[in-house]
Amino acid sequence: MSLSIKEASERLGIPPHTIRFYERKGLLPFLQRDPYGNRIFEERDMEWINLMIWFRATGMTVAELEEFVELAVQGDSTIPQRQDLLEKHKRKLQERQRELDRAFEAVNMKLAKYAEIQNGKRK
Amino acid sequence: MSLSIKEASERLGIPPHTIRFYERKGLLPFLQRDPYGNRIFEERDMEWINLMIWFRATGMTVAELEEFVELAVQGDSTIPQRQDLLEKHKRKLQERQRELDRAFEAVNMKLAKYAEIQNGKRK
DNA sequence: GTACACCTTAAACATAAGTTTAAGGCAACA
DNA sequence: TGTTGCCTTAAACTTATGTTTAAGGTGTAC
Repeated sequence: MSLSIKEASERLGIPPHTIRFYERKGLLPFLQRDPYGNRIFEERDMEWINLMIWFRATGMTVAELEEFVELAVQGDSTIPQRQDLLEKHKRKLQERQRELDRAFEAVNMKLAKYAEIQNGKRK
Repeated sequence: MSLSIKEASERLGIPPHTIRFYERKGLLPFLQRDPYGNRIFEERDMEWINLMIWFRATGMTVAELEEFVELAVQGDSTIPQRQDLLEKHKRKLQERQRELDRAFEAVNMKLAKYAEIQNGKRK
């Protein structure tokens, strides 16, 4: 039960060209071709691509994902390194969270200032 | 007590070209020039640019800032619109926060899966 | 046998927010 | 007079993540 790129793209929710782009970037090293050169998508490919999409959604860059993929193709022995990568990514997410908190504070301060001006006017 | 672009850039912590870039984008509508065409930075300009930098740091795009500036040059009467802009921005920050939370969950799940594999191996 | 839908690749384009380069002007200093 | 150092503008370049376009191949349906 293998899919064409179009069917795969529909099931994954991303355009065919994005799949090709990911392949060119080295994120999809398992993709096979049929005798005409067309890509064939098996179930395990679909799961892999979904994982890539999922990681992208967490803010991992394509370059970081490529590192990850390179480790993954070497088998389970590289799981510790992959854990490291994920931990590093997690720390980056934490930093983003702190930045976001500071941004909230800044916006709220400015809003408070505006509210003050508006109150002053109403006096 | 007015500053050159270099002095201003040093005090603001951003390169001169970024200041020029912001001016071209319409973020600095008050900048005056000396007889040679050189930009002059007064204290109130410095405060204004700092506000722009501050807003950028909260994730506002330059385009959004331009909207904001256009309102600001029209005076205090546009404060309600500026409040709206900030509220809209705040909602965007909230959305980013939710995304970040989901990203954390995803990364933690993957890490848990790895831990499981490693434990299985140790048995 | 000829449209049609689908596939391929390579390359150009898009967007954001700068950064870097190129070409030239003015002023002070030795 | 010439060398710095700073200033100006315009335009090209950078990075990331795709998207769009161009040019061409293949199989199926009529």
